[in-house]
Amino acid sequence: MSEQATDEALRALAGPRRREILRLVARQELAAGEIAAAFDVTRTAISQHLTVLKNAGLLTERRAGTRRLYRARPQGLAGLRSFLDDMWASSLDIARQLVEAEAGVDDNEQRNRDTG
Amino acid sequence: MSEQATDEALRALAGPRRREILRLVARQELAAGEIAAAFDVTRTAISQHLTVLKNAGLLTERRAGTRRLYRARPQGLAGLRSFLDDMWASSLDIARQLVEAEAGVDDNEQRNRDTG
DNA sequence: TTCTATCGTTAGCGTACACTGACAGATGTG
DNA sequence: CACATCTGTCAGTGTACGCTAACGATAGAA
Repeated sequence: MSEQATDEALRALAGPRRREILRLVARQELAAGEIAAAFDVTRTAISQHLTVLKNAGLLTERRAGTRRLYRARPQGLAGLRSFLDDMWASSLDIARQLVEAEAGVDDNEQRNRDTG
Repeated sequence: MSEQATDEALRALAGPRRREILRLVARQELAAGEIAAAFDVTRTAISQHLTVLKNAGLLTERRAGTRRLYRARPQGLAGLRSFLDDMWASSLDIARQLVEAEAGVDDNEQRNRDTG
């Protein structure tokens, strides 16, 4: 997954409303109007959110007559998962290294006391 | 992890510069000035980014003399991982259900043809 | 204390974002 | 065809965000 795709996906997920939309279509395939009915904002706002989520690869659009059905797209989340996993592993590494470094300092102090 | 914590973490990660900072301190513990030296923006901007990341629980601050050392905080990413995992599992479910539904429709059409 | 180094905070500016209202396109119905 | 339904797009407005410059605070050295 490219860096720009991760950026777009994270920017899309930064909005609480877009996360609620995504949660909604993660379990059911819903039409734009049905999604909009679940919120207190205008249909226009929801439509714009759906566009952002679609461009970020986080959901899929399927046309059925005049209606447009949306559902979450697992592949769009896969890139973010690996992004978080990498960061998580790295930060665990540095945490472990710092603990060992402190233990090493303690050992040196002990040795200094022994040899002093 | 609370909903607000997830919101703050995602908002913090939405900025590309903050992600770069996080990547930097994911492998080494660095001082604020050292982090700022890695970018072309003002030290002030970096300081503000560090505050945002710290409030989001994504990094830890440790004071050593006049310097402040920062490093990534794995626990801050854990909540996001579970958030993504839930969403991922759900969207896989709905995808599978839709495939089965289409197969069911095909079966019905076949049976209709058989019985018609 | 005075000086220096390191760093955070505040005020202000420009831009991007979320939202609304009005309009336009596309698909079924009588 | 005319009409209603479902939906996306455009222009405008208020707010939040990222950045800079100036200032203030803290810790160590002379």
